[in-house]
Amino acid sequence: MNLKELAAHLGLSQTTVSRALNGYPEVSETTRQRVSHAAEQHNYRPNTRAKSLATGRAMAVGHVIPTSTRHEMVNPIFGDFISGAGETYKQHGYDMLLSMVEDGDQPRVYRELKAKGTVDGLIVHAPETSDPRIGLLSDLEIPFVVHGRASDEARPYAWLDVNNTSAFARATELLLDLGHRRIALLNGLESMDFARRRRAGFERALSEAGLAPEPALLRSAEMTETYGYSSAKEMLAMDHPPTAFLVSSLIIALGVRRAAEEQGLVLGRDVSLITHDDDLSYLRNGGDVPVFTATRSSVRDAGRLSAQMLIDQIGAPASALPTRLLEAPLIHGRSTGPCPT
Amino acid sequence: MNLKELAAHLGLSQTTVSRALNGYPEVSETTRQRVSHAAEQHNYRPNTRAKSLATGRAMAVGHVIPTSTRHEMVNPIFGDFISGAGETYKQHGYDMLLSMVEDGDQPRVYRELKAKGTVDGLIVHAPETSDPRIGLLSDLEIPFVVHGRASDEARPYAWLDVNNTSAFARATELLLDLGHRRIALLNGLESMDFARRRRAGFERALSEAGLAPEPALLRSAEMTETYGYSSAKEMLAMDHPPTAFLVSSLIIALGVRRAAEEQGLVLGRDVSLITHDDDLSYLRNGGDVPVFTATRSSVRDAGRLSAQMLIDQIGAPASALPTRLLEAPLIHGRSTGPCPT
DNA sequence: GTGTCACGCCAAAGCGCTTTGGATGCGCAT
DNA sequence: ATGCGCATCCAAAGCGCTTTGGCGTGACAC
Repeated sequence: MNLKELAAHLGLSQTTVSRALNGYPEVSETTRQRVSHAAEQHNYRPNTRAKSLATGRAMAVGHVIPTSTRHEMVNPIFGDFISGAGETYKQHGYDMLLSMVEDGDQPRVYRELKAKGTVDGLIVHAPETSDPRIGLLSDLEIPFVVHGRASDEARPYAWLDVNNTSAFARATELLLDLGHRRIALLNGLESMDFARRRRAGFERALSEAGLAPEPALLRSAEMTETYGYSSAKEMLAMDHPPTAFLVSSLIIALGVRRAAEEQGLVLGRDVSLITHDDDLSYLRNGGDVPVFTATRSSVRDAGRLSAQMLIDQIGAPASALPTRLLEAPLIHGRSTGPCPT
Repeated sequence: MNLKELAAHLGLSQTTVSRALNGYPEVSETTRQRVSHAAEQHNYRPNTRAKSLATGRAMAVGHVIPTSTRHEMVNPIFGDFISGAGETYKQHGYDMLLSMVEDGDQPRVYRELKAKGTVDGLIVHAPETSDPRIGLLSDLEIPFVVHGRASDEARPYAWLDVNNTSAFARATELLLDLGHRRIALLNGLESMDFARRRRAGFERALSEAGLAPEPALLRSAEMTETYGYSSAKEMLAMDHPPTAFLVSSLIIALGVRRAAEEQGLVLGRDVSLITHDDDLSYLRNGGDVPVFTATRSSVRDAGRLSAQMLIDQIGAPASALPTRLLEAPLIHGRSTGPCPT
């Protein structure tokens, strides 16, 4: 059933039917009723492609997922972010388009999305400290929101980020307050902007306490369980092992816990651990009582909010570029305790 | 730059330009060269919406992600599956559309996708044993491929699945061969078809060995680390604790390992563990030497293949409904060993 | 009665592409 | 010269929708 048929069926013009369904005032209330009732009955939905061709709006937003060949890992965060964003899109009638793109292809793909007109806007995932995508998208004049930031980008752009610096500073301060002095940082890849910022927060808190970070206790890698395990194992075997760990993801934390328990160390007593917790639906940090002390920020919420920002921007392209900094509160769990003497 | 402009620029008709770019024979080789060169230079891409309006093909496939409110977990498998599917789509020029849909809304959403014509086909995720979506989609006559199966569905449909039954039977047999008699099964939610089949495989192997499953050693729940931990902890505290665990996901396995190590038990010596391993990119089962003995099947490959099946089917709708059963080989890791006496 | 206006509706153009059904011109055989 | 066929190209219709501009009608004021 398409508009033409529906109109014919009702003995009305396409114009009137279209207007009736889209809430224009030039149509009497009685006909509107009649039309929407018939539409309902025949399960009529305007064809999306025809509609967007006519209106010039795709009613779709794109998510470009980088799948670099060097670290061909799908960001575990991704599912939850998407799920949050999807909720928002649904409310506003937007579709969500996904493209898996290899790093080198990024410019080409963005240009294509623009030229083909498949999307009205984009979400940029996993920005690096210096990320060429942002400049490119600005040039292309297509609305976009970055999940995270790119510190080296000079031009303004829309972003939503967690305050990684302050979160990790606060976490570090807690450990310092508990008397810890040898604190290890197991960070994500430091080409990623968020990792850079977390390290900055960590170092700031240390230096404010008059301490310097110790290179042997700093690591940066893809955030896997094995990474957490082997790093912690090695560090705990050092002459002066760290008494506390600050790590960038719950998955790393699982590895650290394993290494600790393997040595018979009890978390929160013999060794302390704070992790960042993205509040992933399939990797909960315990139930009511969190297992790990953590800086927590729901990535699902981030998805919801980013999507909203993007939709707002698509609606009012001229308006100022929105930015949003979410705080990640420190959640006290059972993995932290005073430094053993 | 659109077709009209490009044609004007070249002093040709839209027809000729369109034909030149789409490889039709009615155009001389010289003009074809000229056209494609100009298209390249002006970075021309046909507008997707206009194209699909004209051709009637959306060049997009939809993935409908169920987000039931009862278990509002985003399937951790999802990212990798999508990433595999995305590769295939890219090769064939298809876009990938995602919809997060609450369970109750499923029928409505499918009807809408059909009526709005946004997609040419669908992938159905996470089928339950009795899943109404399949019948609905068959009725709607829209091509689709199910990732998994729905045992109760009588009508034929296209699917790709892992041979869960045989995988779990073989895993059980290995444990039996190693002398284990008290084997616990920590399964996923048994409304899910895959979980049902795994249990069937487990029970088949037991009964072939003349054993009956012991209810106290069977559990079924959302597959989280905590679930694995607490279940294992409780079971290991029993009078006659299990000597081996068979679990449905690596995440559960992590929990079991924690419970075991907490009790000072060494995996592969004091207690054995086999897990199903979806080979997720962010949750690797060790490196070259797998940590856990596992039935392994790459969910990313499953995505790749499902997508291919769907595209084939969209291309030849009349052809027989394809089905594909992937075997999940048993990978020997360090988590299994002879039953301690 | 006539003019004015708001109201409710419609015909037709247009979005950017594909595709049908010719048109045109040229070489070649007749 | 004439006719035919082939190779190239084009005009125009159509995909399903929105939107512009306009058209008839009845109410109301004068």
